[in-house]
Amino acid sequence: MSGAARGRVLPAAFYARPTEQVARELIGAVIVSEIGGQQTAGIIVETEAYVGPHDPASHAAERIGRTLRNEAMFGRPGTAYVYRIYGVHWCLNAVTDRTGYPAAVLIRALEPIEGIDVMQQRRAPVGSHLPESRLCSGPGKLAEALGITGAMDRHPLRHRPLRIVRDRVLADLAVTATPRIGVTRAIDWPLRFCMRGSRWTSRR
DNA sequence: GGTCGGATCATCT
DNA sequence: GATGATCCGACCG
Repeated sequence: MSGAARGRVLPAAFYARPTEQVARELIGAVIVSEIGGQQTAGIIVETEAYVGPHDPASHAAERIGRTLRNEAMFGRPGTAYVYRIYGVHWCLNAVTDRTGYPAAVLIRALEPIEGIDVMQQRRAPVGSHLPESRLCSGPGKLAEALGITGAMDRHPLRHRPLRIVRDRVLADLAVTATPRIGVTRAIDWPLRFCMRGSRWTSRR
């Protein structure tokens, strides 16, 4: 691993806590992907918490229950939940809380720090002529840039080829909380977390 | 700067 | 048959 993508791998115990807290503390952590033998990495600058069955915006909301799609949300904390949205894009979540209780953190945006040329190729045709600040500024975009597909569903985020590391904890003041993007229920719950002042988020 | 429609498909009614 | 935890290009101002 090169200099930028340094840090300790976050242990399962990090994820086995209240989802809102995990979402907040993932800001500033680094995702490292070696999918396809190519290393790409980025700093997490935007997340959203989907906190449990009582969260009507969650894929595992009470009215929906346990289904084939959301099965991974019931899995072990620290594993991936990857789903397809609008039949077009993949989105990456980190499963949180306790096994059997459906909750997860959607990774919404990254500041690219490594393998930017690879990201641009994967995001072609638009990727090559895109400002760097828009390369991973959305959940579908970052999944494509890192090479993430449904093959990563249920993958433990502590091992190759996809892991999350962190070398420092951001101060609470460095993180903002706002309503989540794109949801049609619980639209005012402040469960979207961003690195304060970041120019790499999906919205500024 | 903003808004709008199309892509595309698994899941659920 | 309708609905999305989205993205992009077209169009308007």
